Amino acid sequence: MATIYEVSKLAGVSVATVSRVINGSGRVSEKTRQKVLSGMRALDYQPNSIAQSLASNRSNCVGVLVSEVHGPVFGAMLSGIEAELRAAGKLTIFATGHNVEAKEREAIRFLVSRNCDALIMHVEALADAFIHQQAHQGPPLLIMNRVVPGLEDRCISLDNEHGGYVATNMLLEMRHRRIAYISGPLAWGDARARLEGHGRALKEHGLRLDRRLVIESNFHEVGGSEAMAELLRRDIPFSAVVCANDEMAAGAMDTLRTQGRSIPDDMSLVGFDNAPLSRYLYPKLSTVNYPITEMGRMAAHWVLENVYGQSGADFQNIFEPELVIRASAGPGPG
Amino acid sequence: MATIYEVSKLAGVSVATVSRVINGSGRVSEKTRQKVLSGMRALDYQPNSIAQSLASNRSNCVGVLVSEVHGPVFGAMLSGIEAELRAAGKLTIFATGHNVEAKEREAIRFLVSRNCDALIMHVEALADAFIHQQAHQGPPLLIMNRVVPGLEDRCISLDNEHGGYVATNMLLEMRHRRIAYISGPLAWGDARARLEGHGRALKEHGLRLDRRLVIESNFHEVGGSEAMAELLRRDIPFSAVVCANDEMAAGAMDTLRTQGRSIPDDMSLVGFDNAPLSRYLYPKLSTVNYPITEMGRMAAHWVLENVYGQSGADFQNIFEPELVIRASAGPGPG
DNA sequence: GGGCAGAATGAAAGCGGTTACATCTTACTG
DNA sequence: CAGTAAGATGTAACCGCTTTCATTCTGCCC
Repeated sequence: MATIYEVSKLAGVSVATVSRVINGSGRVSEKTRQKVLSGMRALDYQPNSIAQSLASNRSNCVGVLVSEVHGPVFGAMLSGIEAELRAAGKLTIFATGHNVEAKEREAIRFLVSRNCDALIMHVEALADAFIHQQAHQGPPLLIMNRVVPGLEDRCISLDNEHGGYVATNMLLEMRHRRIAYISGPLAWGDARARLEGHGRALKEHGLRLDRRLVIESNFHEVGGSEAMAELLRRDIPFSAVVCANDEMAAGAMDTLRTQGRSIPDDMSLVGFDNAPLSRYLYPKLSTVNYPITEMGRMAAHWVLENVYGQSGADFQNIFEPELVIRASAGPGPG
Repeated sequence: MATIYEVSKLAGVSVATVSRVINGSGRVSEKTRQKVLSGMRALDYQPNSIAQSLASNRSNCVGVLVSEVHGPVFGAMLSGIEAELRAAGKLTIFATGHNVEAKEREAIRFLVSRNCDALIMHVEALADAFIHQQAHQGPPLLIMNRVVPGLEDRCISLDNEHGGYVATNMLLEMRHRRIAYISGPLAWGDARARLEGHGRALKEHGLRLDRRLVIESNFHEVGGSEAMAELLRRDIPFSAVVCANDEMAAGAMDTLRTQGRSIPDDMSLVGFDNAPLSRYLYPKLSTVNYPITEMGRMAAHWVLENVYGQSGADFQNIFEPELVIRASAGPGPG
């Protein structure tokens, strides 16, 4: 690999000048610029990004911390982030935290040790306090899918409350009156907000949330399946169920089918996230879209603008979920 | 951030000695080792990985080139790779090529320009010739899901032929005799091999491949859906279909349902890949497992062993697919 | 033509490590 | 106890680039 030194020799200028044309910094006369450029071409010169990083104290890479790489949400988010960053010549590095606090901390250490210029994280296990600390001592931080008090302007999240609202509202408008709810872990803000939206929709329609029709589950398929079984066991009438994510809806659907209930005739079902699987279920799942790819793009934009000084579009903190109507929900018995 | 220099001063030794204890290289007396270690602890010293890379000419990162980050295959592969590499303190960087030759080339350039110590690629669009060239001039290369002649020992792939064989064989053993096949693009080696396996299974059962029951599609859901429609339109009797991947099977299933055929009573269906979606379809899809996560792990192992000199387990080039029996295939009419 | 401002360029000091080589200690050996 | 080889440590060059500051070059004005 050719070095800047060889280019400078070939072009008959100093390395400083070559550096200037590489970075477009400082002033270089057009004539020397051309000499340097042709020298670079002749040697197929490619700046050594490591050396650039060391000298400029900027790694041109941003770290992304996720729970898992696979799975519907994280892959899509990474995808959005990478697309934007790479278009700007920046590198995306990532690490997985598996939703375990110790691992998430270690992953942050790892990413920071690689000198990333910014950090985007989608984590559940870390406490707000730790995030605050990290925000004050490490590289600029962006938090996905979570609102950390005091760092609101660094959080990109979905209006989960509204999402819960529209899901339930749709069922209500279909004349369902007794609507069950399978929730995610209420320790997590997004799960709580979705449930609150559900409650608000009921209230606006003059109904009260029946605690016996709400089950706190775990966002997983098996959890949804068990929750559904438990709901049926309770023997309280209901004609529709809102699931706080699509995976649980898949589980719930399975249980319903096993018990011989037909969807949507006997029971309407709504999910949340609009994960790929929602299209594969039968009947296809009505759900609430979670624009995670766009949110990833937005995170990348923020970084490009605030860390790398590129001017960008307006920053949007909160994204609005939208209803995706498919076949799993039908008119209620009302 | 503390530097190695500060540590050396605090410990009363030279930077060389500090470097030695960091890397476990050279010989350092236990006494000074302890002095240095405690100095590092006192300053919360973290070596600057960029400086290390520049000085040692080793970036401790490996590049992964995929078509997309999301999607069942790539996410799972990345996941396997990252898990192994990170356990060894190595960084995984990636870029997407979107299955477009120019973009894949550019992505390679990008990854190589970040000085990665090895490159793992899962690409379709690049020609064998280019891969050969890259293998000879760039960092060590590993190729996933593809056998490049002359580079067989650098290719990690599935025994697709055998996969096609077992899928069809299962249907034959269920007494199906007329079996259709929806293939992926035959320009791709894996699609070809799967079809060959299908043919061999038929042959071994004394049957001939009926060309009219084979459709070349595109590995996508819509393609599978259209292919199924076309098969039905041809009005040639058949009681089962093998799809060269699960996505096409999902599409095919959709078409069958639309046309009022019941699965598996009227028609048996087998997919390929064991993608997450196969579990969500109804009825659940019988398919052939593609152990892509393990294959990613194996790739990481190879790199750890051959690039970073760590001793590892045996290298396995070819992985054997296994049948995953679920509900979408039943006894044939025979 | 001398003087001068501003533009263009170069010299050299880092950035924070690694490592070849030189030097100084030890611990044995005979 | 001198001689010596292995072990421990330090010195300094170097990795390939950025950037400050000094220097040189231009063109312009009086």
